[in-house]
Parts: sequence; C-alpha cells; structure tokens
Amino acid sequence: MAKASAREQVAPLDRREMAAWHSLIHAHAKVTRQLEADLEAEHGLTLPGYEVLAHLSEAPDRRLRMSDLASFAVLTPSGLTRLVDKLSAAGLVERARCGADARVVYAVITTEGLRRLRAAYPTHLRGVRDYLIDRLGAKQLDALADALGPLSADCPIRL
Amino acid sequence: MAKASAREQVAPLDRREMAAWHSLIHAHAKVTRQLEADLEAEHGLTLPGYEVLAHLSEAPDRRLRMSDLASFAVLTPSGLTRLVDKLSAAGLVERARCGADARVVYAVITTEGLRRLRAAYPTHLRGVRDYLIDRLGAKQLDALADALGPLSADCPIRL
DNA sequence: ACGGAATACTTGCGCGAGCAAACTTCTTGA
DNA sequence: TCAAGAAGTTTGCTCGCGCAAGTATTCCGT
Repeated sequence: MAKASAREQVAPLDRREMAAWHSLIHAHAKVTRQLEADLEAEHGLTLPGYEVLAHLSEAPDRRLRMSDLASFAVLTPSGLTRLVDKLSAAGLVERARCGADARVVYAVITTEGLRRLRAAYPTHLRGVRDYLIDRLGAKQLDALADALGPLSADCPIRL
Repeated sequence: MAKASAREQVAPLDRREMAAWHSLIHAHAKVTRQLEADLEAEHGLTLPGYEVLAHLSEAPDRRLRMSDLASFAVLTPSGLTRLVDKLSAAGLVERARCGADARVVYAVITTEGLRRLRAAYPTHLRGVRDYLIDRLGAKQLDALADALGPLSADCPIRL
C-alpha cells in the first residue's frame, strides 16, 4: 500500500460538494435563528428549551434521564444541567431521583411546563413549516431526511 | 377565504417532516462539532475562524468588507468584529480602511494567515469528507444542495 | 447646502454552553 | 469482599457571540 507522503496533494472539494456543505451550514443557521427568535419573542423560550419540553412531554411517564435528554436536545451533559436548572427555576421542569440507580437523575415536565409547551407549540410548528418544510417539495423533504438522518444515527431520535 | 379562528387546530408535523427537521439539527451539530474539534486540536482554529480565512483567501485582493464577510461566515456583524479582533491579534488578518467610503472596513488575510490556512486545509478537507460527503451518495449530495441551497440563497444570514 | 435618515462598523453587556475536573454511585475482577 | 474503574451528573472556568446602543460616515430630500 502506498503511504501518503507529507507533500501528497488531495483533490479539493468540487462545486457540488462545496454547495452541499455550505448549504447545510447556512440553511441550519437561518432556520434555527428565525425559529428561535419567534419562540423567544412570543413565549420566552429558547429553541433548546422548547425541545427539552417537547421531548419530555412525549416520553413515557413524562420523564427522561438527563443524559438521554442531552442527546435528544443536542447538548452536552453539562449544557443540559444548566438548561434544566433554568427550566426548573421557571417551574417548567422538576428533577427526580431514580430509585433503582442513585446516579441517574430524571427530568420531569410539570403541568405548568406542559401548559407553556402547548402555548408555544403553534409558534414552533408554524416556524418549521414557514422556514423549512413549505420551502421544500415532498421529494426534497424525503431526500433531506434520507441523506442527513444516517449522519446522526447514534443520536437516538424518537420518530 | 376561511379565516383561522384562535381555536382552530393545525395538523401536526408528520413523520417525514419531523425526520427532515430533526435530521437537519442533529446532522449539523454532529458534523460541525467534529470538524471544529479537529481544527482546534490540530491547528488551534475555530470553524468560523477557518471559514473567515478561507473566504478571504479566495476573495479578490484577498480582502472583503466586514459586513460581507459576516454573512459568508454566518455571523452577525458584531460577532465578526470580535472574531477579526482575535485573528488580527494572532497576526492572521489585518484591517484596512476603504478610501472610497470611510465607513467600510476591509479584512485582509496576511501572509501568515495564508500559511495557517494552508496548514489547516487538509484537516478541514478530510473532516468535510469523513463526516459528511463520504457518507452520502452522489445523488444525495445533489439533493442536499438542491434542497437546502435555496433556503439561504437570498441573503445568507441576515435576519 | 443642510439636517435627518440610512449605512457600516464597534462596544457594553449578558447569557448559553463546552471542557475538564470533581463527586457520587454502581460494577467488576481478583 | 474490596479496590479499581466505569457511568451519571454537577461545578468552575472560560469564551463565543447575539442584541441593543453608540459612533462615524454617507446619502437624500427640500
């Protein structure tokens, strides 16, 4: 096998590859920023905050382990700790210890949290539609999930 | 035309729509975090920092207006000011005033900046290939750029 | 030609969040 | 049984970066 020398040149990205990469970055930034601005303005929620509430509301027993919640919400464990601190201070979420394993902590959505989530839901829904889904055809939508889904395969998403 | 009442229910996102939305968030997070970790570890550059250098190196006269650079790099003007401050302190970029319009400032990449960029290029290239492009087929690559490109076509980032 | 609006950039401030290290609790191998 | 190590969470520290306000310059209507 030929070993790559330090001077060996690698082919640069071609136009299509560059376009795919840049469109991913820019589209993501644009969509999430608009969505977050709406949620913030209308309901005082951040996007990660909303997603935490949404995931909890759909989880069995309305609770999830901190570490699982972290990967759902695309946050590091420490990031999730702070976010749950904040949501907890706002009364939207509570912590509960696990009887079986004293290391794990559950985050549980409160009744008030469910209320806020339901109130914010239309805003989020409209945002996802306006900024993403309605700008794509059905084929493009499938292609998008098809292409990007496997990239985050090890981040379990309940679908 | 029926006017939507306050109580009118909107259909929730279906499975495909949810999948597209979540895959966008998770894939973006995964790819950019890995890429940034590599750049940071091997060359002490952040991803936005790398992209600023890359855009400058390809610009006519190796310079771009701050505001143009901001939208390329997916940053707000203020965010770009700090980033250019940092790159400037590291000697990778310089500021230059514009003779024709005293309001505009150009960011210009230095020789040292070009050196650092060239050194980091293989890392970035490999990252984009490993974490994104090589995991997609040619068709998926086109579909991705095709679907996401228009979302940010009009204005790259401005809200 | 002049004063108000628009444009380009920078600063004050604050917050979200990542990394590394510290605890705590559970597991496992000798 | 009892370390040693792994797993889950939290804390200390730090920094990137967005928003709003401030400054400097240019444009435009009258």
